[in-house]
Amino acid sequence: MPPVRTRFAPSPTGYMHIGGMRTALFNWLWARHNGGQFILRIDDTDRQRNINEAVGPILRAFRWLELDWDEGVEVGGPHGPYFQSQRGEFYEKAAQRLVDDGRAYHCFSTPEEIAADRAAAEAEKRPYVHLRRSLELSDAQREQYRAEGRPCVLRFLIPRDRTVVIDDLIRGRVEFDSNLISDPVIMRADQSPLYNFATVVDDAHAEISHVIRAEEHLSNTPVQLLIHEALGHTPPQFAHVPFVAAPGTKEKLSKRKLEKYRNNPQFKRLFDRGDEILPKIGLGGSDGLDPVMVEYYERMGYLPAAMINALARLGWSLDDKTEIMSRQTIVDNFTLDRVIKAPAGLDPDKLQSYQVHWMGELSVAEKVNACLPYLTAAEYVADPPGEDVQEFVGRLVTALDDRIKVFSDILDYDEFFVADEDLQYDEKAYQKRITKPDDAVELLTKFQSTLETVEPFDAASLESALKQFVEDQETKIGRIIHALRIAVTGKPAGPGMFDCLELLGRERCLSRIAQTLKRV
RNA sequence: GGCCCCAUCGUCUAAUCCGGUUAGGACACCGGGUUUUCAUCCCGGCAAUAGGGGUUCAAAUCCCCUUGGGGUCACCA
Repeated sequence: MPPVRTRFAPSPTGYMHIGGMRTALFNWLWARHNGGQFILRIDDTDRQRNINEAVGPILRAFRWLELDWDEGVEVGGPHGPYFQSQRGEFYEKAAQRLVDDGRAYHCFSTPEEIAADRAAAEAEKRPYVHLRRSLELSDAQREQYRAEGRPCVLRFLIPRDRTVVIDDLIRGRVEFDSNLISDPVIMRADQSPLYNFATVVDDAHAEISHVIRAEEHLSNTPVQLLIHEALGHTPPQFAHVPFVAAPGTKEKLSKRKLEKYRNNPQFKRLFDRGDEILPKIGLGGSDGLDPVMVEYYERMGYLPAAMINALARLGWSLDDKTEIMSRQTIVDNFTLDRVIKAPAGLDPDKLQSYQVHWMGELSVAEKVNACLPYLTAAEYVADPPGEDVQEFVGRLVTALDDRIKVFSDILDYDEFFVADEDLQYDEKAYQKRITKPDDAVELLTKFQSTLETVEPFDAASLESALKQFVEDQETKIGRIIHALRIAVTGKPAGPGMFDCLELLGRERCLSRIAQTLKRV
Protein backbone atom coordinates (compact mmCIF):
# COMPACT_ATOMS: atom_id res chain seq x y z
CA MET A 1 0.00 0.00 0.00
CA PRO A 2 1.46 3.37 -0.97
CA PRO A 3 1.43 5.95 1.81
CA VAL A 4 -1.65 8.09 2.13
CA ARG A 5 -0.98 11.52 0.74
CA THR A 6 -3.78 14.05 0.45
CA ARG A 7 -3.78 17.64 -0.66
CA PHE A 8 -5.83 20.76 -0.58
CA ALA A 9 -5.30 23.06 -3.51
CA PRO A 10 -7.25 26.29 -3.19
CA SER A 11 -7.19 29.00 -5.78
CA PRO A 12 -6.08 32.22 -4.14
CA THR A 13 -9.32 34.10 -3.71
CA GLY A 14 -8.39 36.29 -0.79
CA TYR A 15 -10.50 34.48 1.77
CA MET A 16 -11.10 30.97 3.07
CA HIS A 17 -14.55 29.65 2.25
CA ILE A 18 -16.20 27.64 5.01
CA GLY A 19 -17.09 24.88 2.55
CA GLY A 20 -13.52 24.72 1.30
CA MET A 21 -12.39 24.52 4.88
CA ARG A 22 -14.54 21.46 5.41
CA THR A 23 -13.02 19.83 2.32
CA ALA A 24 -9.55 20.73 3.58
CA LEU A 25 -10.40 19.29 6.99
CA PHE A 26 -11.49 15.99 5.46
CA ASN A 27 -8.22 15.78 3.53
CA TRP A 28 -6.25 16.58 6.63
CA LEU A 29 -8.21 14.07 8.71
CA TRP A 30 -7.74 11.28 6.21
CA ALA A 31 -4.00 11.90 6.08
CA ARG A 32 -3.67 12.07 9.85
CA HIS A 33 -5.93 9.09 10.41
CA ASN A 34 -3.62 7.02 8.23
CA GLY A 35 -0.37 8.46 9.42
CA GLY A 36 0.13 9.97 5.99
CA GLN A 37 0.97 13.40 4.68
CA PHE A 38 -1.11 16.43 3.92
CA ILE A 39 0.02 18.86 1.25
CA LEU A 40 -1.06 22.45 0.77
CA ARG A 41 -0.67 23.67 -2.78
CA ILE A 42 -1.90 26.84 -4.44
CA ASP A 43 -3.75 26.49 -7.73
CA ASP A 44 -3.04 29.89 -9.21
CA THR A 45 -2.99 29.11 -12.90
CA ASP A 46 -5.32 31.93 -13.76
CA ARG A 47 -4.43 34.78 -11.48
CA GLN A 48 -2.51 37.91 -11.92
CA ARG A 49 -3.47 39.52 -8.64
CA ASN A 50 -1.29 39.92 -5.60
CA ILE A 51 -0.67 36.36 -4.54
CA ASN A 52 0.54 37.07 -1.03
CA GLU A 53 -2.53 39.09 -0.27
CA ALA A 54 -4.77 36.38 -1.66
CA VAL A 55 -3.04 33.46 0.03
CA GLY A 56 -2.60 35.08 3.44
CA PRO A 57 -6.17 34.63 4.68
CA ILE A 58 -6.12 31.00 3.56
CA LEU A 59 -3.01 30.19 5.55
CA ARG A 60 -4.38 32.18 8.44
CA ALA A 61 -7.46 29.93 8.54
CA PHE A 62 -5.34 26.78 8.54
CA ARG A 63 -3.19 28.12 11.35
CA TRP A 64 -6.19 29.18 13.37
CA LEU A 65 -7.68 25.69 13.18
CA GLU A 66 -4.25 24.16 13.69
CA LEU A 67 -4.41 22.10 10.53
CA ASP A 68 -0.74 21.61 9.82
CA TRP A 69 0.65 20.58 6.45
CA ASP A 70 3.70 18.45 5.80
CA GLU A 71 4.57 19.88 2.43
CA GLY A 72 3.55 22.94 0.56
CA VAL A 73 3.37 26.68 0.74
CA GLU A 74 5.90 28.17 3.14
CA VAL A 75 7.07 24.83 4.53
CA GLY A 76 8.41 23.55 1.22
CA GLY A 77 9.09 19.89 0.49
CA PRO A 78 10.47 17.54 -2.12
CA HIS A 79 7.69 18.06 -4.66
CA GLY A 80 7.81 21.82 -4.98
CA PRO A 81 7.32 24.44 -6.06
CA TYR A 82 3.87 24.49 -4.53
CA PHE A 83 2.45 27.31 -6.60
CA GLN A 84 1.16 26.22 -9.99
CA SER A 85 2.30 29.52 -11.41
CA GLN A 86 5.88 28.40 -10.76
CA ARG A 87 5.57 24.95 -12.24
CA GLY A 88 5.53 25.83 -15.92
CA GLU A 89 8.27 23.39 -16.89
CA PHE A 90 6.36 20.43 -15.48
CA TYR A 91 3.30 21.23 -17.55
CA GLU A 92 5.30 21.90 -20.70
CA LYS A 93 7.10 18.61 -20.37
CA ALA A 94 3.89 16.67 -19.82
CA ALA A 95 2.20 18.50 -22.66
CA GLN A 96 5.07 17.69 -25.02
CA ARG A 97 4.81 14.06 -24.08
CA LEU A 98 1.11 14.02 -24.91
CA VAL A 99 1.79 15.66 -28.26
CA ASP A 100 4.56 13.21 -29.04
CA ASP A 101 2.28 10.32 -28.22
CA GLY A 102 -0.53 11.70 -30.32
CA ARG A 103 -2.73 12.20 -27.25
CA ALA A 104 -2.94 15.95 -27.63
CA TYR A 105 -3.09 18.26 -30.63
CA HIS A 106 -2.73 21.89 -31.52
CA CYS A 107 -6.02 23.55 -32.15
CA PHE A 108 -6.40 26.65 -34.28
CA SER A 109 -10.16 26.96 -33.99
CA THR A 110 -11.26 30.47 -33.20
CA PRO A 111 -13.75 31.20 -30.43
CA GLU A 112 -16.23 32.26 -33.12
CA GLU A 113 -15.90 28.94 -34.93
CA ILE A 114 -16.43 27.04 -31.71
CA ALA A 115 -19.42 29.13 -30.76
CA ALA A 116 -20.95 28.45 -34.17
CA ASP A 117 -20.36 24.71 -33.87
CA ARG A 118 -21.94 24.75 -30.47
CA ALA A 119 -24.95 26.70 -31.68
CA ALA A 120 -25.42 24.30 -34.56
CA ALA A 121 -25.29 21.32 -32.25
CA GLU A 122 -27.81 22.91 -29.95
CA ALA A 123 -30.10 23.73 -32.83
CA GLU A 124 -30.09 20.07 -33.78
CA LYS A 125 -30.53 19.10 -30.13
CA ARG A 126 -27.42 17.00 -30.17
CA PRO A 127 -24.80 17.24 -27.46
CA TYR A 128 -21.87 19.41 -28.41
CA VAL A 129 -18.38 17.99 -28.42
CA HIS A 130 -15.43 19.77 -29.93
CA LEU A 131 -15.23 19.06 -33.67
CA ARG A 132 -11.47 18.62 -33.98
CA ARG A 133 -11.28 20.64 -37.17
CA SER A 134 -7.59 21.24 -36.61
CA LEU A 135 -6.93 17.53 -36.94
CA GLU A 136 -8.04 17.78 -40.56
CA LEU A 137 -5.56 20.49 -41.36
CA SER A 138 -2.78 19.78 -43.83
CA ASP A 139 0.78 20.43 -42.73
CA ALA A 140 0.92 23.33 -45.14
CA GLN A 141 -2.16 24.96 -43.64
CA ARG A 142 -0.79 24.44 -40.19
CA GLU A 143 2.46 26.12 -41.17
CA GLN A 144 0.56 28.96 -42.70
CA TYR A 145 -1.48 29.53 -39.57
CA ARG A 146 1.66 29.54 -37.51
CA ALA A 147 3.33 31.98 -39.89
CA GLU A 148 0.29 34.22 -39.58
CA GLY A 149 0.73 34.09 -35.83
CA ARG A 150 -2.72 32.65 -35.37
CA PRO A 151 -3.25 31.69 -31.72
CA CYS A 152 -3.06 28.02 -31.06
CA VAL A 153 -4.06 26.10 -27.95
CA LEU A 154 -3.33 22.53 -27.04
CA ARG A 155 -6.24 20.15 -26.69
CA PHE A 156 -6.26 16.74 -25.12
CA LEU A 157 -7.62 14.09 -27.50
CA ILE A 158 -10.38 12.28 -25.67
CA PRO A 159 -10.44 8.65 -26.76
CA ARG A 160 -13.78 7.69 -28.27
CA ASP A 161 -16.07 4.79 -27.44
CA ARG A 162 -14.85 4.39 -23.92
CA THR A 163 -16.77 4.05 -20.72
CA VAL A 164 -14.78 5.90 -18.13
CA VAL A 165 -15.34 4.38 -14.72
CA ILE A 166 -14.67 6.19 -11.48
CA ASP A 167 -14.62 4.09 -8.36
CA ASP A 168 -15.34 6.92 -6.03
CA LEU A 169 -14.69 6.20 -2.38
CA ILE A 170 -17.79 8.10 -1.37
CA ARG A 171 -20.16 7.84 -4.32
CA GLY A 172 -19.33 4.37 -5.51
CA ARG A 173 -19.07 3.46 -9.17
CA VAL A 174 -19.83 6.30 -11.57
CA GLU A 175 -19.68 5.88 -15.34
CA PHE A 176 -19.21 8.41 -18.11
CA ASP A 177 -19.46 7.91 -21.88
CA SER A 178 -16.28 9.30 -23.44
CA ASN A 179 -18.16 10.16 -26.63
CA LEU A 180 -19.90 12.91 -24.72
CA ILE A 181 -16.69 14.52 -23.49
CA SER A 182 -15.35 17.45 -25.44
CA ASP A 183 -11.60 17.67 -26.02
CA PRO A 184 -10.47 20.00 -23.27
CA VAL A 185 -7.92 22.75 -23.77
CA ILE A 186 -4.96 21.87 -21.62
CA MET A 187 -2.53 24.65 -22.55
CA ARG A 188 -3.37 28.18 -23.61
CA ALA A 189 -1.62 29.87 -26.48
CA ASP A 190 0.69 31.51 -23.98
CA GLN A 191 1.74 28.10 -22.63
CA SER A 192 -0.14 28.47 -19.37
CA PRO A 193 -1.89 25.27 -18.29
CA LEU A 194 -5.59 24.85 -17.54
CA TYR A 195 -6.80 23.46 -14.25
CA ASN A 196 -7.83 20.00 -15.44
CA PHE A 197 -4.36 19.42 -16.79
CA ALA A 198 -2.26 21.14 -14.16
CA THR A 199 -4.01 19.34 -11.36
CA VAL A 200 -3.31 15.97 -12.95
CA VAL A 201 0.37 16.76 -13.47
CA ASP A 202 0.71 18.06 -9.93
CA ASP A 203 -1.22 15.29 -8.23
CA ALA A 204 0.92 12.71 -9.99
CA HIS A 205 4.14 14.57 -9.31
CA ALA A 206 3.31 14.91 -5.61
CA GLU A 207 2.28 11.25 -5.48
CA ILE A 208 -1.12 12.10 -4.13
CA SER A 209 -2.92 8.91 -3.14
CA HIS A 210 -6.37 10.32 -2.47
CA VAL A 211 -8.03 13.27 -4.11
CA ILE A 212 -10.75 14.36 -1.71
CA ARG A 213 -12.64 17.31 -3.13
CA ALA A 214 -16.07 18.80 -3.56
CA GLU A 215 -18.59 17.05 -5.76
CA GLU A 216 -18.68 19.82 -8.33
CA HIS A 217 -15.46 18.26 -9.57
CA LEU A 218 -17.06 14.89 -10.19
CA SER A 219 -17.80 15.73 -13.81
CA ASN A 220 -14.18 16.84 -14.33
CA THR A 221 -12.92 13.53 -13.09
CA PRO A 222 -13.27 11.45 -16.27
CA VAL A 223 -11.11 13.95 -18.15
CA GLN A 224 -8.52 13.88 -15.41
CA LEU A 225 -8.58 10.12 -15.27
CA LEU A 226 -8.00 9.95 -19.02
CA ILE A 227 -5.10 12.38 -18.81
CA HIS A 228 -3.55 10.38 -15.99
CA GLU A 229 -3.87 7.34 -18.16
CA ALA A 230 -2.36 9.03 -21.21
CA LEU A 231 0.57 10.18 -19.12
CA GLY A 232 1.13 6.66 -17.84
CA HIS A 233 0.26 7.41 -14.23
CA THR A 234 -1.50 5.24 -11.74
CA PRO A 235 -4.35 7.61 -10.93
CA PRO A 236 -5.11 8.55 -7.33
CA GLN A 237 -8.26 7.38 -5.63
CA PHE A 238 -11.08 9.86 -5.77
CA ALA A 239 -13.54 10.79 -3.07
CA HIS A 240 -16.12 13.41 -3.92
CA VAL A 241 -17.54 15.08 -0.87
CA PRO A 242 -20.94 16.77 -1.14
CA PHE A 243 -20.80 20.54 -1.07
CA VAL A 244 -21.71 22.55 1.99
CA ALA A 245 -25.11 24.13 1.51
CA ALA A 246 -26.44 27.43 2.82
CA PRO A 247 -28.35 27.05 6.11
CA GLY A 248 -31.72 25.47 5.58
CA THR A 249 -31.18 24.89 1.86
CA LYS A 250 -29.67 22.35 -0.48
CA GLU A 251 -27.86 24.99 -2.49
CA LYS A 252 -24.14 25.28 -2.54
CA LEU A 253 -23.01 27.91 -0.09
CA SER A 254 -21.71 30.72 -2.21
CA LYS A 255 -20.21 34.10 -1.56
CA ARG A 256 -22.14 35.45 -4.51
CA LYS A 257 -25.43 34.91 -2.70
CA LEU A 258 -24.41 36.81 0.37
CA GLU A 259 -27.20 39.35 0.20
CA LYS A 260 -29.76 36.58 0.02
CA TYR A 261 -28.29 34.96 3.12
CA ARG A 262 -28.84 38.09 5.15
CA ASN A 263 -32.51 37.16 5.15
CA ASN A 264 -31.92 33.56 6.09
CA PRO A 265 -33.20 33.31 9.68
CA GLN A 266 -30.22 31.38 11.01
CA PHE A 267 -27.59 33.28 9.08
CA LYS A 268 -29.22 36.59 9.91
CA ARG A 269 -28.22 36.27 13.52
CA LEU A 270 -24.60 35.83 12.53
CA PHE A 271 -24.69 38.79 10.17
CA ASP A 272 -26.37 40.97 12.77
CA ARG A 273 -23.99 39.96 15.47
CA GLY A 274 -21.09 40.68 13.14
CA ASP A 275 -22.46 44.12 12.41
CA GLU A 276 -22.73 44.73 16.12
CA ILE A 277 -19.34 43.40 17.21
CA LEU A 278 -16.87 43.82 14.36
CA PRO A 279 -17.01 47.63 14.14
CA LYS A 280 -16.23 47.79 17.85
CA ILE A 281 -12.94 46.04 17.27
CA GLY A 282 -12.09 48.04 14.19
CA LEU A 283 -12.95 45.46 11.57
CA GLY A 284 -15.91 47.05 9.84
CA GLY A 285 -19.20 45.18 9.72
CA SER A 286 -20.27 42.02 8.00
CA ASP A 287 -19.47 43.70 4.68
CA GLY A 288 -15.85 42.84 5.26
CA LEU A 289 -16.17 39.60 7.16
CA ASP A 290 -19.19 37.43 6.56
CA PRO A 291 -20.24 34.00 7.83
CA VAL A 292 -19.20 32.33 4.58
CA MET A 293 -15.62 33.11 5.51
CA VAL A 294 -13.66 31.19 8.12
CA GLU A 295 -12.13 34.40 9.33
CA TYR A 296 -15.52 35.66 10.49
CA TYR A 297 -15.65 32.92 13.10
CA GLU A 298 -12.09 33.49 14.16
CA ARG A 299 -12.57 37.22 14.60
CA MET A 300 -15.83 36.76 16.45
CA GLY A 301 -14.08 34.56 18.95
CA TYR A 302 -15.22 31.05 18.15
CA LEU A 303 -13.06 28.19 19.32
CA PRO A 304 -11.08 26.05 16.87
CA ALA A 305 -12.33 22.98 18.75
CA ALA A 306 -15.94 24.01 18.14
CA MET A 307 -15.32 24.82 14.50
CA ILE A 308 -13.56 21.51 13.87
CA ASN A 309 -16.31 19.64 15.69
CA ALA A 310 -19.03 21.36 13.69
CA LEU A 311 -17.27 21.04 10.34
CA ALA A 312 -16.49 17.37 10.93
CA ARG A 313 -20.13 16.64 11.69
CA LEU A 314 -21.19 18.26 8.43
CA GLY A 315 -21.52 15.21 6.24
CA TRP A 316 -19.73 12.84 8.54
CA SER A 317 -20.63 11.07 11.77
CA LEU A 318 -18.85 8.72 14.10
CA ASP A 319 -21.88 6.65 15.05
CA ASP A 320 -25.53 7.05 15.96
CA LYS A 321 -25.04 9.29 18.98
CA THR A 322 -21.64 10.90 19.42
CA GLU A 323 -21.80 14.63 18.86
CA ILE A 324 -19.03 16.10 20.98
CA MET A 325 -15.67 15.07 19.60
CA SER A 326 -12.18 16.34 20.22
CA ARG A 327 -9.79 16.76 17.34
CA GLN A 328 -8.05 13.55 18.42
CA THR A 329 -11.29 11.58 18.57
CA ILE A 330 -12.13 12.72 15.07
CA VAL A 331 -8.68 11.85 13.74
CA ASP A 332 -8.87 8.43 15.36
CA ASN A 333 -12.26 7.64 13.87
CA PHE A 334 -12.43 9.46 10.56
CA THR A 335 -13.10 7.27 7.57
CA LEU A 336 -14.31 8.13 4.10
CA ASP A 337 -16.96 5.44 4.06
CA ARG A 338 -18.87 7.33 6.72
CA VAL A 339 -19.06 10.49 4.67
CA ILE A 340 -22.61 11.04 3.53
CA LYS A 341 -23.54 11.60 -0.12
CA ALA A 342 -26.15 14.31 0.21
CA PRO A 343 -25.26 17.96 0.67
CA ALA A 344 -25.40 19.26 4.22
CA GLY A 345 -26.49 22.73 5.22
CA LEU A 346 -24.29 24.64 7.58
CA ASP A 347 -26.12 24.92 10.89
CA PRO A 348 -25.15 28.00 12.91
CA ASP A 349 -27.27 26.83 15.85
CA LYS A 350 -25.45 23.57 16.07
CA LEU A 351 -22.11 25.31 15.78
CA GLN A 352 -23.18 27.44 18.70
CA SER A 353 -23.99 24.39 20.78
CA TYR A 354 -20.55 22.89 20.12
CA GLN A 355 -19.09 26.25 20.98
CA VAL A 356 -20.89 26.30 24.33
CA HIS A 357 -19.56 22.87 25.11
CA TRP A 358 -15.93 23.57 24.22
CA MET A 359 -16.01 26.93 25.92
CA GLY A 360 -16.96 25.08 29.08
CA GLU A 361 -13.73 23.10 28.89
CA LEU A 362 -11.60 26.23 29.18
CA SER A 363 -9.96 27.54 32.32
CA VAL A 364 -10.59 31.08 33.50
CA ALA A 365 -7.05 32.03 32.55
CA GLU A 366 -7.56 30.80 29.00
CA LYS A 367 -10.79 32.74 28.68
CA VAL A 368 -9.20 35.88 30.06
CA ASN A 369 -6.33 35.65 27.60
CA ALA A 370 -8.76 35.33 24.74
CA CYS A 371 -11.12 38.07 25.95
CA LEU A 372 -8.49 40.68 26.68
CA PRO A 373 -7.70 41.42 23.02
CA TYR A 374 -11.37 42.29 22.45
CA LEU A 375 -11.38 44.67 25.38
CA THR A 376 -8.23 46.42 24.24
CA ALA A 377 -9.32 46.55 20.60
CA ALA A 378 -12.62 48.12 21.66
CA GLU A 379 -10.70 50.45 23.98
CA TYR A 380 -12.62 49.35 27.02
CA VAL A 381 -9.27 48.93 28.73
CA ALA A 382 -5.80 50.28 28.10
CA ASP A 383 -3.46 48.48 25.71
CA PRO A 384 -1.50 46.74 27.02
CA PRO A 385 -3.76 45.95 29.97
CA GLY A 386 -2.15 46.44 33.37
CA GLU A 387 -2.03 43.76 36.01
CA ASP A 388 -4.95 45.28 37.88
CA VAL A 389 -7.04 45.15 34.71
CA GLN A 390 -6.11 41.55 34.09
CA GLU A 391 -7.03 40.68 37.63
CA PHE A 392 -10.35 42.48 37.27
CA VAL A 393 -11.16 40.77 33.97
CA GLY A 394 -10.33 37.48 35.64
CA ARG A 395 -12.92 38.15 38.31
CA LEU A 396 -15.43 39.34 35.71
CA VAL A 397 -14.93 36.27 33.55
CA THR A 398 -15.36 34.05 36.59
CA ALA A 399 -18.60 35.82 37.48
CA LEU A 400 -19.78 35.68 33.87
CA ASP A 401 -19.19 31.92 33.81
CA ASP A 402 -20.83 30.39 30.72
CA ARG A 403 -22.52 33.63 29.72
CA ILE A 404 -19.56 34.13 27.40
CA LYS A 405 -20.36 31.94 24.44
CA VAL A 406 -17.87 33.38 22.02
CA PHE A 407 -15.02 35.55 23.21
CA SER A 408 -16.36 38.74 21.70
CA ASP A 409 -19.39 38.38 24.01
CA ILE A 410 -17.24 40.07 26.64
CA LEU A 411 -18.01 43.31 24.82
CA ASP A 412 -21.64 43.02 25.92
CA TYR A 413 -20.55 43.84 29.45
CA ASP A 414 -19.41 47.39 28.92
CA GLU A 415 -21.14 48.39 32.17
CA PHE A 416 -18.12 47.08 34.03
CA PHE A 417 -15.78 49.34 32.12
CA VAL A 418 -17.59 52.64 31.56
CA ALA A 419 -17.49 55.59 33.92
CA ASP A 420 -20.58 55.88 36.15
CA GLU A 421 -21.87 58.94 34.34
CA ASP A 422 -21.64 57.11 30.99
CA LEU A 423 -23.75 54.17 32.14
CA GLN A 424 -26.52 53.38 29.67
CA TYR A 425 -29.87 52.30 31.02
CA ASP A 426 -32.12 49.78 29.32
CA GLU A 427 -35.21 51.99 29.29
CA LYS A 428 -37.77 49.24 29.18
CA ALA A 429 -36.22 47.47 32.12
CA TYR A 430 -35.83 50.79 33.94
CA GLN A 431 -39.54 51.47 33.64
CA LYS A 432 -40.49 48.01 34.74
CA ARG A 433 -38.14 47.72 37.69
CA ILE A 434 -37.70 51.24 39.00
CA THR A 435 -40.37 53.63 37.75
CA LYS A 436 -43.35 51.33 37.94
CA PRO A 437 -43.00 49.56 41.32
CA ASP A 438 -44.09 51.92 44.07
CA ASP A 439 -41.47 50.75 46.54
CA ALA A 440 -38.35 50.49 44.35
CA VAL A 441 -37.07 54.01 44.96
CA GLU A 442 -37.70 53.80 48.68
CA LEU A 443 -35.92 50.46 49.02
CA LEU A 444 -32.96 51.58 46.94
CA THR A 445 -32.66 54.73 48.99
CA LYS A 446 -32.66 52.81 52.22
CA PHE A 447 -30.31 50.14 50.94
CA GLN A 448 -27.59 52.74 50.36
CA SER A 449 -26.70 52.82 54.04
CA THR A 450 -26.40 49.04 54.09
CA LEU A 451 -23.96 49.22 51.21
CA GLU A 452 -21.99 51.89 53.03
CA THR A 453 -21.41 49.71 56.03
CA VAL A 454 -21.18 46.14 54.73
CA GLU A 455 -17.76 44.73 55.46
CA PRO A 456 -15.97 43.22 53.66
CA PHE A 457 -17.47 44.33 50.36
CA ASP A 458 -17.65 40.89 48.81
CA ALA A 459 -20.38 38.75 47.29
CA ALA A 460 -20.95 36.59 50.39
CA SER A 461 -21.22 39.51 52.80
CA LEU A 462 -23.37 41.44 50.37
CA GLU A 463 -25.74 38.55 50.05
CA SER A 464 -26.25 38.18 53.78
CA ALA A 465 -26.49 41.94 54.16
CA LEU A 466 -29.23 42.12 51.57
CA LYS A 467 -31.09 39.25 53.16
CA GLN A 468 -30.91 40.97 56.50
CA PHE A 469 -32.09 44.19 54.88
CA VAL A 470 -35.04 42.45 53.30
CA GLU A 471 -35.98 40.92 56.62
CA ASP A 472 -35.74 44.27 58.42
CA GLN A 473 -37.88 45.91 55.81
CA GLU A 474 -40.39 43.07 55.94
CA THR A 475 -40.30 42.75 52.18
CA LYS A 476 -39.19 40.20 49.62
CA ILE A 477 -35.86 39.93 47.91
CA GLY A 478 -37.56 40.21 44.53
CA ARG A 479 -38.84 43.69 45.45
CA ILE A 480 -35.36 45.18 45.52
CA ILE A 481 -32.94 42.98 43.67
CA HIS A 482 -34.19 43.78 40.17
CA ALA A 483 -34.20 47.50 40.83
CA LEU A 484 -30.73 47.21 42.28
CA ARG A 485 -29.46 45.46 39.16
CA ILE A 486 -30.82 48.19 36.91
CA ALA A 487 -29.40 50.85 39.17
CA VAL A 488 -25.84 49.54 39.16
CA THR A 489 -25.56 47.93 35.72
CA GLY A 490 -28.33 49.57 33.69
CA LYS A 491 -29.30 46.17 32.34
CA PRO A 492 -31.90 43.53 33.18
CA ALA A 493 -29.50 40.60 32.74
CA GLY A 494 -25.98 39.74 33.70
CA PRO A 495 -23.86 37.95 36.26
CA GLY A 496 -25.14 37.20 39.74
CA MET A 497 -26.25 40.33 41.54
CA PHE A 498 -23.74 40.03 44.35
CA ASP A 499 -20.90 39.36 41.94
CA CYS A 500 -21.89 42.52 40.12
CA LEU A 501 -21.80 44.56 43.31
CA GLU A 502 -18.46 43.15 44.37
CA LEU A 503 -16.97 43.65 40.93
CA LEU A 504 -18.06 47.28 40.82
CA GLY A 505 -16.96 48.03 44.35
CA ARG A 506 -18.61 50.08 47.06
CA GLU A 507 -17.90 53.48 45.64
CA ARG A 508 -19.21 52.86 42.15
CA CYS A 509 -22.30 51.04 43.42
CA LEU A 510 -23.20 53.96 45.65
CA SER A 511 -22.46 56.48 42.96
CA ARG A 512 -24.59 54.63 40.43
CA ILE A 513 -27.51 54.21 42.82
CA ALA A 514 -27.38 57.91 43.62
CA GLN A 515 -27.27 58.72 39.94
CA THR A 516 -30.21 56.42 39.27
CA LEU A 517 -32.31 57.93 42.04
CA LYS A 518 -31.60 61.42 40.77
CA ARG A 519 -32.84 60.33 37.37
CA VAL A 520 -36.29 59.28 38.54
C1' G B 1 -31.46 21.00 -22.64
C1' G B 2 -27.28 16.80 -22.43
C1' C B 3 -24.43 14.25 -18.80
C1' C B 4 -23.79 13.17 -13.67
C1' C B 5 -25.10 13.18 -8.45
C1' C B 6 -28.59 13.21 -4.44
C1' A B 7 -33.45 12.29 -1.51
C1' U B 8 -34.91 9.76 6.69
C1' C B 9 -37.86 14.69 11.86
C1' G B 10 -37.55 22.19 10.63
C1' U B 11 -31.78 21.21 10.72
C1' C B 12 -27.30 17.81 11.33
C1' U B 13 -27.56 12.67 11.24
C1' A B 14 -28.04 6.80 12.80
C1' A B 15 -30.09 2.38 10.78
C1' U B 16 -29.19 1.35 3.96
C1' C B 17 -23.67 -1.91 1.67
C1' C B 18 -25.29 -7.76 4.10
C1' G B 19 -34.03 -6.49 4.01
C1' G B 20 -36.66 -8.06 10.17
C1' U B 21 -35.43 -1.52 15.36
C1' U B 22 -41.69 0.89 19.11
C1' A B 23 -37.01 4.34 12.71
C1' G B 24 -32.26 6.05 17.48
C1' G B 25 -29.34 10.53 18.85
C1' A B 26 -28.15 15.80 18.66
C1' C B 27 -29.53 21.02 17.46
C1' A B 28 -33.79 24.11 17.14
C1' C B 29 -38.70 24.58 19.05
C1' C B 30 -42.56 23.82 23.05
C1' G B 31 -43.58 22.54 28.31
C1' G B 32 -41.69 21.74 33.37
C1' G B 33 -37.74 21.98 37.22
C1' U B 34 -33.19 24.54 39.38
C1' U B 35 -31.82 29.96 39.77
C1' U B 36 -32.36 37.03 42.50
C1' U B 37 -32.00 38.35 36.39
C1' C B 38 -29.75 36.34 32.21
C1' A B 39 -27.00 32.17 30.77
C1' U B 40 -25.96 27.22 32.11
C1' C B 41 -27.85 22.63 33.85
C1' C B 42 -31.79 18.62 34.58
C1' C B 43 -36.54 16.30 33.08
C1' G B 44 -40.42 15.78 29.49
C1' G B 45 -42.80 16.67 24.65
C1' C B 46 -43.39 17.62 19.32
C1' A B 47 -41.35 15.79 14.91
C1' A B 48 -39.21 11.96 9.32
C1' U B 49 -38.35 7.28 5.55
C1' A B 50 -40.86 12.48 -1.36
C1' G B 51 -44.72 9.60 -4.55
C1' G B 52 -45.98 5.21 -7.32
C1' G B 53 -44.99 0.42 -8.88
C1' G B 54 -42.45 -4.15 -8.34
C1' U B 55 -39.25 -8.42 -5.75
C1' U B 56 -40.12 -10.74 -0.82
C1' C B 57 -43.21 -14.08 4.52
C1' A B 58 -41.05 -9.12 5.49
C1' A B 59 -38.72 -2.90 2.18
C1' A B 60 -36.23 3.36 4.92
C1' U B 61 -33.01 -0.63 3.14
C1' C B 62 -32.99 -4.22 -3.32
C1' C B 63 -35.02 -2.97 -8.64
C1' C B 64 -37.87 0.35 -12.00
C1' C B 65 -40.57 4.81 -12.95
C1' U B 66 -42.16 9.67 -11.42
C1' U B 67 -41.35 14.03 -8.76
C1' G B 68 -38.19 17.24 -6.42
C1' G B 69 -33.38 19.25 -5.37
C1' G B 70 -28.37 19.99 -6.90
C1' G B 71 -23.79 19.87 -9.73
C1' U B 72 -21.56 20.37 -14.42
C1' C B 73 -21.31 21.37 -19.48
C1' A B 74 -15.02 27.58 -20.28
C1' C B 75 -8.78 29.34 -23.44
C1' C B 76 -12.34 29.52 -14.25
C1' A B 77 -10.57 26.69 -10.38
